[in-house]
Amino acid sequence: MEDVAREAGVSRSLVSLAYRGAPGVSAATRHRILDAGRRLNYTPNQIAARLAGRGGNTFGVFLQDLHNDLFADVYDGVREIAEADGKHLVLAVGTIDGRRDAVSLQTLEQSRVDVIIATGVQLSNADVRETAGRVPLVSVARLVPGVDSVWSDNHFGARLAIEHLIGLGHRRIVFLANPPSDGYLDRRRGYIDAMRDAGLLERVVTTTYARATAALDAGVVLDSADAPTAVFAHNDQAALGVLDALAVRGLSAGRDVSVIGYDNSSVSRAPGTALTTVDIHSQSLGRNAAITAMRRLAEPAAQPITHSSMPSLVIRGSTGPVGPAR
Amino acid sequence: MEDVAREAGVSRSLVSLAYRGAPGVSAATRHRILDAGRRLNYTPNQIAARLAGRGGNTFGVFLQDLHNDLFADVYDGVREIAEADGKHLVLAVGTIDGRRDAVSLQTLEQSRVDVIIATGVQLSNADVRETAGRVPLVSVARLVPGVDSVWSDNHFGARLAIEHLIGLGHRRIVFLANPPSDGYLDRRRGYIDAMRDAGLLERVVTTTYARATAALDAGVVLDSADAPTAVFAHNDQAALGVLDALAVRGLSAGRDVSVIGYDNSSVSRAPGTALTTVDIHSQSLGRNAAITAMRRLAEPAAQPITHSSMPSLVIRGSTGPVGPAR
DNA sequence: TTTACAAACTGGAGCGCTCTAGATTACCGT
DNA sequence: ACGGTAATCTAGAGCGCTCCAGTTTGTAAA
Repeated sequence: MEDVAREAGVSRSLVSLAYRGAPGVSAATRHRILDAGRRLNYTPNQIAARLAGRGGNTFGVFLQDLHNDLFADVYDGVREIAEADGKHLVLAVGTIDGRRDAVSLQTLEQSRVDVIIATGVQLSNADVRETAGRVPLVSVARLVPGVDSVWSDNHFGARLAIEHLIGLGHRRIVFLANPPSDGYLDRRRGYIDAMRDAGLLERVVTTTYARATAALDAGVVLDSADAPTAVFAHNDQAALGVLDALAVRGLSAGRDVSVIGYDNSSVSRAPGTALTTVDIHSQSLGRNAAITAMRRLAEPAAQPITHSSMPSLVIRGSTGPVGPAR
Repeated sequence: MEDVAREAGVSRSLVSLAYRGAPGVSAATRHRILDAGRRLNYTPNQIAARLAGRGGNTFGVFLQDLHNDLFADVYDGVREIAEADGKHLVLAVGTIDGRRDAVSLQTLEQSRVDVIIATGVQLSNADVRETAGRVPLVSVARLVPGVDSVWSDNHFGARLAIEHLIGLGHRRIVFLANPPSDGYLDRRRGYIDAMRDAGLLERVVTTTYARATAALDAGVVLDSADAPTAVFAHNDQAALGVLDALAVRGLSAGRDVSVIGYDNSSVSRAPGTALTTVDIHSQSLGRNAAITAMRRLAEPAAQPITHSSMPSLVIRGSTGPVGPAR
C-alpha cells in the first residue's frame, strides 16, 4: 500500500479510501491510485483490514454438512442478502455426526466474524447459548431459547404431514426420527401428538442424519412383521434413504408405501425424486437469518429476536392412498 | 492477550506460545496460562495471528456450487488431509453459471490464503493461470497447463462410458454436454473419438450445469424423432436431470433408455438412484489436491505438478442392454 | 479581496498478534 | 563449587491496514 501511495504520489490513507470506494477522494485521484495499484500488482490485504477496521461486515456461516441440499438452500438465502449489503461470508462446515460442531464454531469465533449464522448445529441449547454469549449468533431452522432464532414451526409441520397421510387412509405410520437432541425434538412431538389425536399407535424409529443409515433403518422397519403403510422421515435426506430401501425391495413409493420427507430441499423437487415433503422455505429462512443478523449488529443489546414461520405441505408422487396389497 | 499475560504473571510472548501448543513452555506454566485465559474469557484472535505470522497454514478452497455432491466429496478429501496437518480451510463458493468465479477467487486472494485449491472454476485457462501467478493454486478435476493440477483422465473416462454402452448394443448414443469452455472439453472429445472409432454417428446436445436445465434439454432429445437409446451425461447432476426427464415420461432408466453419468458423486451411489457412472475418485482427488498444495508450499519454485489418475466405470442400474421397444 | 465552509488530502497511532534475539534460570557432570 | 549446555522466558519491532484529528486546497458568498 505504501508503494502504491508513492507511485500515485499520495498518502497511504488516501489509497485505503480509494480502494474501499469511500467518499472523500476525487474521481481523478481515485483513478490514478487504482492505476498505480494495477501497475504494481497490488491486492489489498483483507486480513490487515479486518484487524485494523471497526468490523461489522463479516458474517460467519455454519453449515452442518455439504452433502445435504438443505444447507445449500439456506446458504443461498443468506448469501443473497449478505452480498447485496457487501458483507463478507466466512464458512465453517460441521460433520454429519455433529462431533466437530464445537470446533467449527470456535473457528468462526476466532476469525472474529461479527455474527454467526448457524444451521444444523447439534450442540445442546446450553452450549449454543454459551457461544451466543460471546459472539452474536442467529440459529436457523431451530429455536434456541434466549438466542436469536429464525425458525419454522416443526410441530405444526409434522402434524401437516401426518394429517395428509391419515387423509389418504394410512393408519400404520412410523416416524423415522433423527437422534434425539436439544432443539430437534419438535418434529417428533408433532408426529406423536398428531397420531394420538387420531387415535393411532405411534411408532418411532430413530436413525441418523446420513442417508445410508436411514436406508438401513427404514429397511428393518419395512421388513418387520407389522410393516407400516407410510413412513414420515425427519428430513428429506432420511426420506431419500427410505426411497432407497424401497427401491432395493422393488417397492414403489406412493403406491406400495407412502413416504413423506421434511424440508423441501431442492433435491426433493426433482421429478425423478418427486418427494412429498413439508416445506420450511429454507431459502427464505436463510434470507431472514441474514436480516436478523444485521438487526442484531445494529442493536447488540436488544432482546433475542425470534422469527417464526409456518411450513406448508408439498404433495408430490411419494405419497398416495393406502393400497389393498399391504 | 496482554491481560492474560498479566493474570498469569508471564510475558505476552509466552501466552502466545502456550496457546499455540508450541514447545518452550513448561507444562506448569502452560497450564497456568490457559487457566488464566479461561478465567478472563480470552479467545485468541486468528486474524491478528494471520497478519503477524509467517503464514503457510491456511488453505483456500473454491467450490463451484454447494448443490452438487461432487464438490462436497472433493471438500471431504481436502479436509481429511488438511485437518490432519492442522491447516485452516477458508471456503469460497461460486455459482452454477460461473459468473462469480473471479470475485470468489479474488476474495480468497485478498484473505491471503497460502494456496488455493479450486474445483469447478469456469474461468478460461488463461485467467486461471493469471491468478495462479499471484497465489499458488492447485486445480482439481481439471487440467490447466502450467498450473498444478490434480486430474482424472476424462478422455479415457468418456471412452469407458461409450464402450460400455456400445457393448450393451446401443448405437444411438447422445452426449448431453456441459457448456463448452476451456478445461472442460475432454469428456466431449472422448465421446466423439469413441463414437467415431465405433463407426457411430455422434450427437452432442449442450446443456448447463443445472439439473433442471439438463432435464429440459434431455426431454427435447427424448421426444425427438430419432430419440437415442442411451444418453451419456457430462456429469452426475446432468444425468440426474436425464433421469428426471425419463421419470416424467414414464420411461425407465436402464430398461427403456440407458443413462450414464460422470463423477460417481455420492448421490449416484444411492440405491434409489443407482446411476451407472464414471468414477473419478473425487475424494481421493481432494486428498491429492491437499497433498499437492503442501508440496507447493514446501517448494514454491518447483515445476508445475500434474497428478493424473485413471477413472473407472461403475455399473449400476441405469444402463442395460438395448431393448426391442426402442 | 476577505471570510466561510466544504471537499480533498495527510500523519501517526494502534488493531492483536508472531518472531527474533537475547536474558535468565535450571540442571548436569566433574 | 563451577563452567557449560539446554530449557524457559522476555522485550520490542513489525505485519498491513483503518481511523482520528488535523492541514491544505477549492469554491462560493460577503
